[in-house]
Amino acid sequence: MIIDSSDDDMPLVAVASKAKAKAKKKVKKKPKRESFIDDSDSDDDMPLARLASKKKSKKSASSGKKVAKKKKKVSAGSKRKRSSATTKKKKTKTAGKKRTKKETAPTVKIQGPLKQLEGAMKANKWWEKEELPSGLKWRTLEHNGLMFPEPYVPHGIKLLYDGKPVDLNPEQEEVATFYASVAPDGPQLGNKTTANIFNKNFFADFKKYLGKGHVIKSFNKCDFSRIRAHLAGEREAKKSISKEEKAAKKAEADALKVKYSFALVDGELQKVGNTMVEPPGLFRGRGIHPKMGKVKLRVMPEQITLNIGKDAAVPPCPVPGHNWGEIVHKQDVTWLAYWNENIMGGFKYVWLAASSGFKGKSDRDKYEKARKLKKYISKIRKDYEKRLKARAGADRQRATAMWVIDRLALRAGNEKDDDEADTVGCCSLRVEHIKLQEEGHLLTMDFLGKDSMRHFQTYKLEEQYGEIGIKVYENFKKFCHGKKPDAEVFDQLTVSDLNDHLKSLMPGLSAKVFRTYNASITLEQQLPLEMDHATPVADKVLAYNSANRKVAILCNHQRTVGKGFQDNLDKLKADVRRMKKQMKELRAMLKDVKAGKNVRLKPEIKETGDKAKDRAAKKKVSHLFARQPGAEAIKKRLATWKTRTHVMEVNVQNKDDNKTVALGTSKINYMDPRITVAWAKRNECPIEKVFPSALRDKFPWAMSVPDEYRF
DNA sequence: GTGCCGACTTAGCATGACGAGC
DNA sequence: GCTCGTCATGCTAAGTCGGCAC
Repeated sequence: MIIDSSDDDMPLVAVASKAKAKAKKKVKKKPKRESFIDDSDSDDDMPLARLASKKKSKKSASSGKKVAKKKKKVSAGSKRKRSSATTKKKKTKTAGKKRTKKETAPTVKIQGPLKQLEGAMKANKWWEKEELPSGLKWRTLEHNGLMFPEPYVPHGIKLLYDGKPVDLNPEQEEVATFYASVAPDGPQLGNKTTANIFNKNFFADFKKYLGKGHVIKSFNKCDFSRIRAHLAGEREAKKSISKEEKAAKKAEADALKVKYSFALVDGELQKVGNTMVEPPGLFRGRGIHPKMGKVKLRVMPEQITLNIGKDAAVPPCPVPGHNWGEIVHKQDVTWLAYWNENIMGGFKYVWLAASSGFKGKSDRDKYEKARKLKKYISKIRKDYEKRLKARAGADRQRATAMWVIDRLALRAGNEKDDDEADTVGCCSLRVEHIKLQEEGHLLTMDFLGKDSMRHFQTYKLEEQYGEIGIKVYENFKKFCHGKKPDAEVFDQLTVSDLNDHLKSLMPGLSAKVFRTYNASITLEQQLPLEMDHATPVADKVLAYNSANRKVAILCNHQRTVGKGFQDNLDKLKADVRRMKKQMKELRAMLKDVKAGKNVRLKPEIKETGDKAKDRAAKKKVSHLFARQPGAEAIKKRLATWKTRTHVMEVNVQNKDDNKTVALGTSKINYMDPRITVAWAKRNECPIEKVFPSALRDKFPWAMSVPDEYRF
């Protein structure tokens, strides 16, 4: 057992190195053992609440203080109503008092094993270590396999067929329940075209479960409403359970998960990305996917191949009476397990998490390759600009496609099969996706890209790109001339041809590198180099988001606007208007007070019982005073209002600008994180304002970059 | 040369956690 | 302590691309 309960009080770094040392020792001395995170006698299988209490008892003295402190806080709260001034005094006194280590310790949240191990994992600075020989991804690999979803438990709620209840066996009922769990107004059933495909595919599969001669013959006579209502009831019941129950359930789930959440790679603890096999259900392909609605089958352990070190113990299969399909020791890959899925006939893998060394190294390499492209880019541009006029059609097509990928940031666009959604990228563009307008040499692209997201843009080729733009326009005209709408624009070019050529210009170059390069260079160019140090943090974040947004627009990263979005935005805008009006009144009040006049006092708001109404009424007079104020008090309030209004205005603008643009995708995948870190350091912008914790964990290798770093 | 396989990255959406405001 | 809205995370679909077999 590598990590046991005796490590509880050890600093996390020490836990990690102890784990590492033990791992090495074990691998050498006793290669075969049960499990590297053994849950047999450790705290791992103990509910977190119990674990916490165990820890608490160890620190009973300090815990006692914590409870006492909490009680004190509560009583202080009740006193506040009577005398806020006294409470304030007490507060200041406590704040001013120097706290000892012992006193502060109880306020630290007790971490469950999951968090503890995550902390230990962060101690691994892979980027400071020697790299493995090319092609070798790991030397030793240990993990505990993966979890399986719970078997189906029948609910017995009847499906109605032609108005009459029908008996279904558990397997049939499960499939019917898959259908009932699909939202009627969601992306699959909420649209007539997709609903038709979805229902047709579902029913074809459902019939296979029903078998020949079953009473259910037509989809239109099936009524899933009772099962749907049952599921809604279950959701409600889940929502209404107490906070304690919820916490206990989560703790239980976490305790179970912790065993599968970590792997030991070359003796280092690493987080696993997906710990559970995908549950069965109905395939929810995006856009108009020909296979949407088909039944995604339950995956059994026999279908799983585990990848694990030769000397590592094979983890026991968690499903009683079953066993793993195959055990392999492939050191040239980074996956821990895979299985075949039945919809597209592809593979599903278990990988390490984004914060792992595997992913981190690969990320760093990706950005380094994009940086390398910066050195080659002028040579590459010269190459394709020259070839835009090439005699050979294939050459000219390749040059035009390179221009599109470089300047318009389109994806490569591999060919797709008929059983996939009809989406395209550069090389698979069809004549029907292109519109040309002679005046101004306008090029309009209108097609569905990855995830069936619409790419709809008009490019002013002459205005934006001059002579080269005109040449590109002429080429598109030529490539589309005389072709049918469904013909390919670049009919003499494949993604392979394109990438082969790119490799001849720069080692390792492929089409996707241009997106990383352009996203990173755009971010760097759009960010203000140095900002005035007095600039409020909110403004710095706004500047960052504005640059991020330009990148997201370039890459066509979209998101759908939520249902209540516009209403919320309108409310916020109304709030800003109210604050401005109140500031105007405060200025007038200041004038009056200086002239010795009395001002309007805060009226008493009678509660109507309508919370929203009462809240609005209170907000309306929130700037007023309970007693006649002095000039200083008004000035102070004016200053507060000014700051608050500014922050609100910045927020509103930010929200409005970002409503249809997904900023996260480019942050996670395209923009070199070192640009962000260096900018944040230069401009004293707290990194957590632009990189949430998941990104800080994903890019630990980028965090120590000097502030003068340039992409 | 072509098509397919396998391994990996990139992507949006649903859901749950969290915190602000009252 | 409650409600509501936002944000972070998990999930899994959908891309890219190198390599291999034929």
